[in-house]
Amino acid sequence: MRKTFLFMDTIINKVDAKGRVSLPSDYRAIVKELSTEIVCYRSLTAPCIEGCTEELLDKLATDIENATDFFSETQDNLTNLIFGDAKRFTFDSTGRIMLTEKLLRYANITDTAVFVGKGRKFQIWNPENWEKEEARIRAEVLKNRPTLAHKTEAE
Amino acid sequence: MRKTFLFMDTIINKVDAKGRVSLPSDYRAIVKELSTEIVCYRSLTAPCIEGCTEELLDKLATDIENATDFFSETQDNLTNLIFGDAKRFTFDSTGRIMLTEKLLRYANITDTAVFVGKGRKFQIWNPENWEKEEARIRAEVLKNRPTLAHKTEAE
DNA sequence: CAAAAACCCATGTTATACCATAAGGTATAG
DNA sequence: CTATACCTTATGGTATAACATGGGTTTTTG
Repeated sequence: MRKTFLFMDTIINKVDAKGRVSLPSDYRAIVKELSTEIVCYRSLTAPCIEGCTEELLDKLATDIENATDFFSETQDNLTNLIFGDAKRFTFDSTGRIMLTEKLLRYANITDTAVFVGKGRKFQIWNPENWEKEEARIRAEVLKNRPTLAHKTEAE
Repeated sequence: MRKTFLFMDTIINKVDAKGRVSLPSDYRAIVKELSTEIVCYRSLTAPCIEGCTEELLDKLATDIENATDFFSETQDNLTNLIFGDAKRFTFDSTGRIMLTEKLLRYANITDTAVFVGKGRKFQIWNPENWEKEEARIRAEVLKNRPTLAHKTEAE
């Protein structure tokens, strides 16, 4: 029995004409162990698809309920944006999910997809876009070291 | 057996001459698993129909009882507004519900309806109105990032 | 009796479950 | 140390089931 469940690594898979793509086997193992499902949506901050477990999204729903009022505009806006865009993806017996036109178009993915682990979440990128993005991130981190040590005082 | 039940995704369905519209199959699955019913009412904040499980509405009733006084005007107003408008909708063998004139008119829906998942709730929109609303929300959220991280201190 | 609502059936489309194959990696036996 | 058998994973193709939607019929209701 595992204690930790993290989406990791960078995996390149083919996307067929129907939009089917194999979910990396490590990711599938997590889904199985947690007996949950994969949920994907358009990233709010980058031109890529983002995914996580339904479990995590359920926790988010609860957090939003607790943090904002039932009738608040914030709650309305957030839930519309997040859950309106998210979609459950179950994988078939061979481990594939079928991405939708909307998601593929948004991330500009045609025949190849790059899965990038992000811990509790993961992202799916167009290969060229990911290459550029990774270079950008590395450069930025080198220039301006992140400070995890003082995270409690962080703004 | 699922652990989480979230209304998600954005689905466009036809409304026929009788006012019948297919409830998205994912939504139906939730209703079945929870052995509850769908309840719809006019949104308090937007020109759309809002729906949820009868279960959630029951929880809301409890919340209102706890948050307001039995004889208070607030409780009176809230309960009148919500439960006076809400109505149960059962779906037929093919998964369709029959929306009422009142609801359709309020949301300005004629022949096409857009279901928008909101987690524990969902909304039903006129397609053009939803398109505008989504754009508005995206702009607003991007401009002013929500801060769930510090939710415990949130106003 | 008239209008509406619930029920039933039919159809085209789409997604999903399943099968087969290929490719890569690992362990075991020669 | 190498070759072979086995296992896992990725990928392509296909058949089946599920779904949305249109139309009609019966039952309920006012």
